Amino acid sequence: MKDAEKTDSRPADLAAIGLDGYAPYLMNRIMGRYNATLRAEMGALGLSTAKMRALAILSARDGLQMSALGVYAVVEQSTLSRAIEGLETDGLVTRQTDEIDHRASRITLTAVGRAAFDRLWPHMLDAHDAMFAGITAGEREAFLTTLRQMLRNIRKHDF
Amino acid sequence: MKDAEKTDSRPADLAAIGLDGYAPYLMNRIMGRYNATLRAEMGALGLSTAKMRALAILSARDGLQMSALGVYAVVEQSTLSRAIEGLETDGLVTRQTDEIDHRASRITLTAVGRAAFDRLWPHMLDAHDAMFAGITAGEREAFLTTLRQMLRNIRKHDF
DNA sequence: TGAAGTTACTTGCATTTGCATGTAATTGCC
DNA sequence: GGCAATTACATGCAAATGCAAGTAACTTCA
Repeated sequence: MKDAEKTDSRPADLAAIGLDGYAPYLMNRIMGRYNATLRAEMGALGLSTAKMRALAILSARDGLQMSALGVYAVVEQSTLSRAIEGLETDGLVTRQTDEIDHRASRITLTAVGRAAFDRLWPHMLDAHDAMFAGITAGEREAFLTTLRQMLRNIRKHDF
Repeated sequence: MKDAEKTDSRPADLAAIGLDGYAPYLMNRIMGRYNATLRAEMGALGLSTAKMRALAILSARDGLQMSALGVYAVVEQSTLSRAIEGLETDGLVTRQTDEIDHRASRITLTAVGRAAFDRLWPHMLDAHDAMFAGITAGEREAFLTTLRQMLRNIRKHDF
């Protein structure tokens, strides 16, 4: 067995393991399609990727601060700041200064924002279901377990 | 059991399954960190995400056409066109008109481009290894198998 | 308590990106 | 053969993004 083929040594290059053997390549391709599909569908509603993600995260965890929302949504703070500004202008969220820490603001979905997410969610589910077609419940659970471990490995915050 | 908790019905919203139960959320967070880390390290070398990915794909599959390279690298055609233009200017790749189809060009790594990738690859490996820390060989293989199935599910091309 | 350091967010600015369109080459079809 | 449709890539332009710097509000600690 040649060095390049050993799984316990560092492969010499990408060719040694092949594109399909490199998880980040596969994940980028899958998420690239997922995000591009959603962006195309949401663009018609005037929602950028950052706005879409902010709505989605807030639908599950309302009242977050900008900094935490940025981590969850994987959006740079400056980008998120402008996205939230736009959502506030359009009446989808409200931004209230934190009672205790006056530097921070709490972002909250309005009824309009909630309705916007409710239109968005079926598209997200469709994209999800397309991805996981033909994958058994057991495989899905194992896959999620691995993903959660990976997130714990690479995240820089406690959430 | 409430409807929202059944795994075989469509969850009512993201809150019903939780962020950690929605694979695209986890994948976006993991790849967001992976890509941000590489971008920060490669920015010093004057490489954008698009350029970096083009080099990586070409290192494994040289002589691709722009269109195929764009699919593999998950980069829009127009973005890739400009990225390749820049790489050609810097002498990392060559662009030659296809002998048979004069509309297309074949992109090839130069020795300089190969050397650039060789400096890039250890960073990619480090990011990969950080992600998979503590995950067994068996889990990794199962994870890859699921990813390959997902890619087959969502891709629009035969590759 | 008050100056230095940190944190939360905003803003300026340059780069990157994506969409729409343009141009050239090829293919399909009558 | 020749015209319409398609494909491959380039480019104009506006929107989105990321980095760096700025401002305001805590925190820390001597």
